[in-house]
Amino acid sequence: MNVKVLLAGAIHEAAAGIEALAGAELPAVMLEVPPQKEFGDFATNIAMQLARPARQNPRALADAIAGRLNARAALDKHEPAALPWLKEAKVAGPGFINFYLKPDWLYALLADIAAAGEAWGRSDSGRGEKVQVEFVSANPTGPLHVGHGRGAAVGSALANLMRVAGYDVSTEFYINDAGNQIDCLAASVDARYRELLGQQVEFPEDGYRGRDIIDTARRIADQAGARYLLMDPAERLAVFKELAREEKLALLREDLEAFGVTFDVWFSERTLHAAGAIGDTCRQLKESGHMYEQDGALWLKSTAYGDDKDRVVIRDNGVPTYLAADIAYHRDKFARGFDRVINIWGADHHGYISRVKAAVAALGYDPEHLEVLILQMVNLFQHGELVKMSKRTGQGVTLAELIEEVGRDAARFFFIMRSTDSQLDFDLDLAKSRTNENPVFYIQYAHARIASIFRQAEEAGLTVPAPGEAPIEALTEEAEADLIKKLGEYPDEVAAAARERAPHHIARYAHEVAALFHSFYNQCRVIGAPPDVQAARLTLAAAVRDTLRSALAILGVAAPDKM
RNA sequence: GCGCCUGUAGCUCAGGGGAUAGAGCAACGGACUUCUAAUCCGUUGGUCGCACGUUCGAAUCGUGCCAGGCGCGCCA
Repeated sequence: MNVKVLLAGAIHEAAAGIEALAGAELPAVMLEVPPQKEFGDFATNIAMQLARPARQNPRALADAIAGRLNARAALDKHEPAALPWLKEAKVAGPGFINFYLKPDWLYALLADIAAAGEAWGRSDSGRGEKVQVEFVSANPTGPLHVGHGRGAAVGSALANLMRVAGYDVSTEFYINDAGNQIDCLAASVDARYRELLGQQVEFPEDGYRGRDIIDTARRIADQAGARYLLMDPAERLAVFKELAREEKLALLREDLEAFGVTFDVWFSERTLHAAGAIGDTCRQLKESGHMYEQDGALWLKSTAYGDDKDRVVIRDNGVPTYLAADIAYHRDKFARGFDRVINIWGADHHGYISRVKAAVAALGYDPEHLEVLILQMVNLFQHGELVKMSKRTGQGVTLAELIEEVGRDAARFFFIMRSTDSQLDFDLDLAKSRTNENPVFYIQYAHARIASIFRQAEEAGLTVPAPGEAPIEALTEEAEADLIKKLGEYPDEVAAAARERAPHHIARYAHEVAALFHSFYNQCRVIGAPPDVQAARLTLAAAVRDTLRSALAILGVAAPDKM
């Protein structure tokens, strides 16, 4: 049974029975956990919402609705209309109806949670919607930096979250392995290679000057010596392009895996060019009147769908722009049958949204089905000062360096814990600290404490009751009730966070669960309590452990048994 | 100039039409012969950037202004 659903239904029936509302359309019943405990277990604002259509003041309306519900609560529990779990409905404030439930509902709730185990929180709220989440998609021209780190952490957490909430999620990395940047990579490696072999070279103006390029060139030189100097320069560049692409891609994959991030699909931009998808897409859009030629170039008429200006897709030199490939890519995404496509981009790309949405609309797809989640910028702070450059490389701090510095769990948690709309001030000292000020360790510590309880229970030969067999009525402390209530919110929390594409809610939620657990732990002994209380608390502890594991798994943060 | 994001406690941020605006850190005072003190309990701390409007009700919605970040290529 789900008390919340039953209660919402009963409220709806009660409101529908009010004379002044006869025939009126009732809004969906909003049930929330009130901000303060004195306001009961749940509250609804329905009377305030109905005040206008009913032409009555909200408190009078609330009294009428609460009266009907209290009458049903007073019925013998065998009556069909009885609400046996309801203790009282009270009107408060400007017209809220607060519901106070009998303790039984918490016991039933804990039994549900215990029975679900680590599956607690799963729901079908996403209804199996086929969703693609594309993120990171960094150019394979160098190492990932901290900005990519936020994308990687948030993207993977969002995918995990949506899976738990019942979406059918596929994650994807778009490899920008065509066009200028990759040519530039090849030219940079080429220059470094020739340098290493003693040639006087002019380094390409827009070349990549990172150390990693020299490393790549050195590996080639170590392996092949001067052999490539004999080759035709264009041919050599082509070979270096392949070598560098493979190496950079492997490094990206390695960095991401070390960060707990994997992708279902690695999609190469090149394949779009090779398979003629770009040409096909342009032809299609020209025929449908969404593209036109002017000044020797081919343009997308994106202004027809709200963009500021039309955009070039094929330059006057015949080379497609990045947008051309992106249009073909999005056509491919939707052709693969995704109901919804989510792109996670850095704030520096937000200006690109309107043209891609326009392209999606021009292709005949609903632009609403393309969601672009913008991540604001990341600033690193150390000793209270902004860290601009990496000391080691003189460039932006790489993700690998960050992981080495603060650890994978702290890095992931810190990236995820803020709203994507907010800039992220990443405090390196805080992330590194192994003290109570660090929220990651605080949560992990709660999990480790529970694991420790179970270790000791086992040593003491205590049997942990099977779900459904624990005497959970033995739980009478307020700290226990608070914990059960909080655990009970988890499925809604997951569903809402997924719907809002807001994984930071899960970070916050996990922290709240940990806080209530630590409080409980300091107040209530588990091992050594009277047998039925001990058994019931073991059941509760297991429920907390499983919920924390689930939440941490969404975040991609480890749930250690020992710390 | 235009567009997007942000402005809430000393600091970092939640909350995004409803009740007395929350959390962590910092500051201050307490709790370890007991399952990990990486913990807990308590206290202090707010003109929700400013103004006007919409509403029974605004931190939340609208408009204007101020401040910060990011964009505004036949770059990606």
